[in-house]
Amino acid sequence: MGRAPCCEKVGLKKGRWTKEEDEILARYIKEHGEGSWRSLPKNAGLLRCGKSCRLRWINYLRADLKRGNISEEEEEMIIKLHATLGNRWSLIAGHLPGRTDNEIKNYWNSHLSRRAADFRDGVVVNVDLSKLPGGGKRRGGRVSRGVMAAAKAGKDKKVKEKEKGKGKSKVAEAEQQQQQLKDDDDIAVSTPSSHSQPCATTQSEEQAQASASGVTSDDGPEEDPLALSEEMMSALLGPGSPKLEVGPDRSCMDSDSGPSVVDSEGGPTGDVAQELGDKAIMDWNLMGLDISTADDMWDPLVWDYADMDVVVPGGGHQQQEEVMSDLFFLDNM
DNA sequence: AATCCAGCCAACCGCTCCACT
DNA sequence: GAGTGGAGCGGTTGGCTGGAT
Repeated sequence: MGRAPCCEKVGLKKGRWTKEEDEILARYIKEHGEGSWRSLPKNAGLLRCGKSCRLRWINYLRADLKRGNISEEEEEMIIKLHATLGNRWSLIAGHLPGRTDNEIKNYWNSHLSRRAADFRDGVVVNVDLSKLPGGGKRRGGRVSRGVMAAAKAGKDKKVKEKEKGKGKSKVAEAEQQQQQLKDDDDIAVSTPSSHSQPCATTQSEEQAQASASGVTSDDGPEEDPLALSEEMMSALLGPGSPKLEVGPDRSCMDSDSGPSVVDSEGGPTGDVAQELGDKAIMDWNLMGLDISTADDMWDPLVWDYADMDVVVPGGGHQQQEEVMSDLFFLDNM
């Protein structure tokens, strides 16, 4: 059974907003507040879809929006956040005050993805989360209102405490489930394809989205992906956080133009993980992260390569069991 | 001056999730 | 528990703009 369209399209205006429409919308929201987008156009006297009104307000009319070019600091932040979160633009935007997901998405697509494509010293390590329960299905959607509200209200710490209190995160649990289900070849280690897919985007984006779906699974108390991200972000972006670096032997060349960590069969297999384990030491020190003291926090990010050593700060190696995130090693971005 | 082309960005669209009944 | 509406997310599109030819 198909759903009715979000609004009656007939007679509604599309395309660019006029100054008058902006004024009407801004005035209405100023008087009545945000929300009830579906009924807003009618109440405000706008011949627009509610979704269109919402988008216009969020991306353009909101008072707290930052205008102007993305600064270098913001750009670096976007790069790092994208390396961790993938194409979860709303989450990324949540860490960049005054910037919208749409703006960041556009900026990435127009500026950074191309730079990333030119990048030749990185390597992408992907995990095929599409094979997870529910993996690969998620497109769009949202995190729970409670989560977002908590995040917006700066309640991340509380949520995190809650997480700690109950031990292993739901994400990790989902991954564990997934771990049971998946086969060896679920692990994909890839260089960027020779197509338009740049290093820093890659198929992992889909996977990142799939991973996002795990974050909001519906049993038990909710995890807060944003709160979790805050922890990651503070480690990634906090004072003294180093630039992500790349191992000496890594390559990010197109499959037809240079070395690749994809195996000769052309497909990611368990052998690839073995190969990676042999060739690559993923040095977490490079990210300035103290995994050994933050296992709880890093559950969603730990590795899935049985053969891969993760260098633990302070020396030694740690074998990780799960992978949640694709990793993108950046150099000289 | 005219045309072409690539890049940028605002807006649209389809999908998904959550809350409510 | 199922159905439905509201809302939010990410991917994609299309028009505008500026530079190149």
